[in-house]
Formats: sequence, C-alpha cells, structure tokens
Amino acid sequence: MEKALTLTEKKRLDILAAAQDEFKEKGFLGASMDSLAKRAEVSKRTVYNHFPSKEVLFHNIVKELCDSFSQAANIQYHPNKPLDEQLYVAATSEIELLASECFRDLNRITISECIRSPELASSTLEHLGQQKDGLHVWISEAMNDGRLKTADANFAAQQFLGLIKASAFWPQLFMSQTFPSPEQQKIIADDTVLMFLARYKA
Amino acid sequence: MEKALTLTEKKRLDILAAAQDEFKEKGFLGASMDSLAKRAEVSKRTVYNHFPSKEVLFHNIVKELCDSFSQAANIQYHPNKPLDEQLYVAATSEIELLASECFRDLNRITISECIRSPELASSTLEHLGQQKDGLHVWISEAMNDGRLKTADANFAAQQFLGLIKASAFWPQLFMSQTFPSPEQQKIIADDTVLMFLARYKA
DNA sequence: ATAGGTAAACTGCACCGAGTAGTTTACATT
DNA sequence: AATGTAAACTACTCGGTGCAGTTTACCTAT
Repeated sequence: MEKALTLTEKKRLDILAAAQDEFKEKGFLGASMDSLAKRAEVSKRTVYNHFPSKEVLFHNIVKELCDSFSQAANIQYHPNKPLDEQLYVAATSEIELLASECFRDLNRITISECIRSPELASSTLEHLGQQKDGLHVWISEAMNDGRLKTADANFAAQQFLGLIKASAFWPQLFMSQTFPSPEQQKIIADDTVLMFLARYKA
Repeated sequence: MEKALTLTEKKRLDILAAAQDEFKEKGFLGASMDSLAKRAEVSKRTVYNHFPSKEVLFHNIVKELCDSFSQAANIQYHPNKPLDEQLYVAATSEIELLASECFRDLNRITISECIRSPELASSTLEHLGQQKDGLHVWISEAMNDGRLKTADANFAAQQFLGLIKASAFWPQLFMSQTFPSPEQQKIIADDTVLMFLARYKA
C-alpha cells in the first residue's frame, strides 16, 4: 500500500488544514464556514458531512494541535551531573517548544478564546499539562538532594518558565515580535539558568 | 455649578459603562450594539448619536481605560538607599498595577484582540508604554553606579517583570486563577527582588 | 483482469431563521 | 414647536439544512 489516500480522507485533511488557517487568522467568532469551505476547495455541505458544527470542528483542531507535540522534554534528575548543565537542557528544550510552529499555532488559536472560555482553557491545559510537571519534579528532587535551597518547588518552576517566556513567548504572541535568533535564545537560556542558580543553589 | 450632569452627558457615561462591560464579556466581535444599548437602558439610536460606529466606540473604551492609570510608579534611583528596598517598592507597585481592576479590565478587553490586530497592540502599548522605561532607567543607573553588574538593562528589566507576571498576571488572565492574596503578593515581590539581586548585585 | 453496477460521498445551490451594524419613521414629552 | 426616543426597517452575514444531480470507491459477475 502506497499513499492510499481515499478521496474522503484527503478532503477531511483539506478541511482540517483550511480550518486551522481560518481559525488562526480570524479567531473562532471571526472564522466563517463558507470562507473555510472555499479555502479547502470543498463544498460547505462536505464540511458538515465531516463535522457536525463549527464548535466541534474547532475542538478537533485544538485537539489535533495538542497531540502534535513530541511531548518529550521531561527532563530527568541526575544526582551526579552538574545542575547548570541539566537546567540548560531544560531551558533549551522549553525554548525549542516555544519556538515550534505548531505550538505557536496552538496558542494563537486558543489563547484569545481562553480569556472568555475557561472550559477551553482548562481542557487544553489538561490535554498537554505534563511538561510543567517535569521541571517541578526535577526541582523537587534537586532540593531533596540538598543541591538546591529548600523552597516552594512549584513557585520556583513558575519563575524559571517566567524568565524564559518573558523574552521568548509573550512579546511574540501579542506584539508580533520576531522570535529570538539562535544566539539570543542561547543568551536567554544561559541567563535563565544563571539567575535561577544564583537564587537557589545551595 | 453642582454636579450639573446634563441628561445627555449622563447617557453618554451610561453607554461607555455598558460598552465596557459588553466588550469585557464578549470581546469586540461578540459584543452587540443592541445588547449594549439595552444594557445602558438607552435607545440604540442614542448610542449612534454619541458614537458613529462600533469601532469608534471600542477605541474610545480602550483609550479611556488607558488614561485611567495614575501612571506614577516611575521609580527614581537613589544612590544611597539600599537596592533591595528600592526594588521592593518597584515590585510592589508593579503588582499593585497588575492587581488594579481597571488594568485587568483593559487587558481582558484588548489582549485577545491584539493577537489579530497589531495596530491595536502597538497603539495601546504606546499609549501607556512609559512605565516599562522607569525600571529600565533605574537598572541602567544602578549599573552605571557600579552597584549592579553591568549587563543588558533592558533584558534585565524584562526578567524582573517576567518573574512577577509569571505568578500575578498570566495565570489570572488566561486560566481565571484568583489573584494572589496580599501575603502571596509579598512573597512574589520578596522573591523577585531576592532572585534579581542574587544574579545582578555587584 | 475487465466491465458493470451499487452505495456512498461530493457538489452547488437555494433556503431557513436568527442576528448583525446601521438608518429611518413616527410618536411622545416637555 | 422641538428634541429625543423606541420600534420598525434595511441590507446583509451567519451557521446550518435539504435536495437533485454528479462523482468516486468498491464489489461482483463475466
């Protein structure tokens, strides 16, 4: 079996792709099913054959985007490796996530809707909420190991991510700033680790 | 002249108040002029007597909210006072800003629109963009004074604010978390200053 | 394997009811 | 008589449906 894309399946993918573009451009309310169907080069009726409503289609897009993350990034605590080295890996992989096209797409689509729809916020969060835990657990273990000062590990993780996102997420999302270059990314990662360890290193 | 609110002026204020609620609840696209007029207990015609279009009304709301900040918060660098004390004031006043009802209203109204309308983003930013400069200048002066390690003052200011917003802004905006209690606010401010000085103190 | 037939999917359009921003009309209050 | 009002109205777009006719996919019979 080669590509073996039945026409129906192909149309379905066309619709999903077009819907993603439409929602990304205009948001949920601004998106129009007519315009979306035209984009997909598909009859509107076909759209409704695949998805019963605009909302269902929207949630399909969100779920699809949520699932499209390799979802690794769960750093493991190593008692013997230097802390800065391990944290640098964590920072780099977080920046890489923030830089990835699909993650930025997901946020452009969902975040503005989340302000007025807490259920969407919590469902997306829950749908991909593990990577935050990764860092939190790492910090906990390093604290228990006596290599970091004891403190609120959750709060510390929030600080760590806040340092990164302040330069490599929020400005790009709302002020359409360009994403940091690889050199800038390295500075951000280095400085985040530096600052974090300056505060928490035992 | 006492309160001397002409009936026309009173209606104008009713309309502005109702519009603010409507936009805050439903966003620009979701808001309806009919519902808004009903909210203000005013004929729709009256709305259009005061504001020629939905867009103009929206921009009036945004401008009004922008102007409603006392806009102090511009901390002054004092070569003799302790750094932590001065920074603590800065952190506290930033948190106070983030906590203020009108600032949160402004953000609930504008931020989701900013994702798809860069012009609105830049115009609002410009309309209240000075308080960022305050901290930036303070850090610059402290660096020139030799009391902070020399570094990119802009980046450092971004880190400082990022630490605060990670706990007292973004989670509340998108995940409708409750705002930190005064005790939590104190922890955030303390820890932000602590971390910042651990990294930058000369 | 090829031809033929069937069922499912797609198309394009007309259409529905609801709701939109914005305008006009006709009445009521002062 | 003058002003401001509510209600009706315009011209549209929206999400969603019904339907008639066409295309595709697939299974069967030769």
